[in-house]
Amino acid sequence: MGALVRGAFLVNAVYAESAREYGITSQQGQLLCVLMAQPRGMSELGAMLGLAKSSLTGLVDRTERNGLVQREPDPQDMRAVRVALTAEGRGLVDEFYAETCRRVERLSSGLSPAERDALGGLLGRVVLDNEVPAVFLEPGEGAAREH
Amino acid sequence: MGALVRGAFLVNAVYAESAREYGITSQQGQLLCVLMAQPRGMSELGAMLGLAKSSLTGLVDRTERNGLVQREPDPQDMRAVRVALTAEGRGLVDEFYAETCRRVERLSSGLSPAERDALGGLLGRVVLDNEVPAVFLEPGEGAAREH
DNA sequence: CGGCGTTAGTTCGTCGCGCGAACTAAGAGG
DNA sequence: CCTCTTAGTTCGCGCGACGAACTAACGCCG
Repeated sequence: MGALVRGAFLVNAVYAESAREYGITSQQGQLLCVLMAQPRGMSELGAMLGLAKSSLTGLVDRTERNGLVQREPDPQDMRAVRVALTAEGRGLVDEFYAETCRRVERLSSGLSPAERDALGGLLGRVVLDNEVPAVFLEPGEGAAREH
Repeated sequence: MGALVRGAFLVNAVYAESAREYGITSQQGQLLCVLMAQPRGMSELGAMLGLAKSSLTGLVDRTERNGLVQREPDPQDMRAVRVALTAEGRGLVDEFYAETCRRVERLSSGLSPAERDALGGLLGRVVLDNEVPAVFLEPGEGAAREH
């Protein structure tokens, strides 16, 4: 039990520190990671990140102010907005994502490849079993299954 | 990799939700958990939780306002303070801790006992391997944290 | 003893984050 | 049309984290 909780805090600390070094907060990091695949509407982002829409406005505001994302009008719906990475945001998130993966991977460097596979498999099942409520995608999303 | 990060977010979400239901924030929950074993000084808490001392003042202020901890003068050192659980705080943290463990345990209910042991063992080793910097205790004991 | 650097905590101002409630504006549907 | 719903924003609140500046007690060295 303790190991699960402690592991969570450990990974979180690594994630947060990595973000800090790239000049963003971990929330902004998550936003950028979600946008890696494609632009999204505000409501959609709120659902994916588990945030109220009013929280989203502020998060996107700050990230936009940093030049990493931009709001684009949705041609299909005049009141909707598509949030997309800027060129700068794309460059940053690519690096941030890779670097964070590297660091998390490094956490398990004390394990043999077989052990690492076992850990990934078990954890993957735990995540899948509990993904019932809100799917909250992290760095990858698509990179979920295997590598 | 993804599994590690997603697992971390999952456990975190469970922890935060449990805290919320007990009327505290997850930071206050961590503070209370650290104080379960014994009272601590402010600086000591700062080191354990990885917070600047000015952050600690506020956190203890708010938790004290909620009646869960209290500042006691340190008989040995007139400028120091010992932060201790109140009776109310003790009751709450005992329940919060048990309930949170229960919930985290429930996350792995899809695993066989043997698999759960394996997961715990692997994760335990990962945590131990990375406990280099500051130990910051969670519900139970220690976890790691950077810088 | 007296002076002085160290350590423990607090205060202050700033920023990020998350929320609900109230609001505007644009689709959708009878 | 007129209404209902949906998409987002605004506003005000409180929590959380930080660094810089400050106060007060400690301790040491001469």
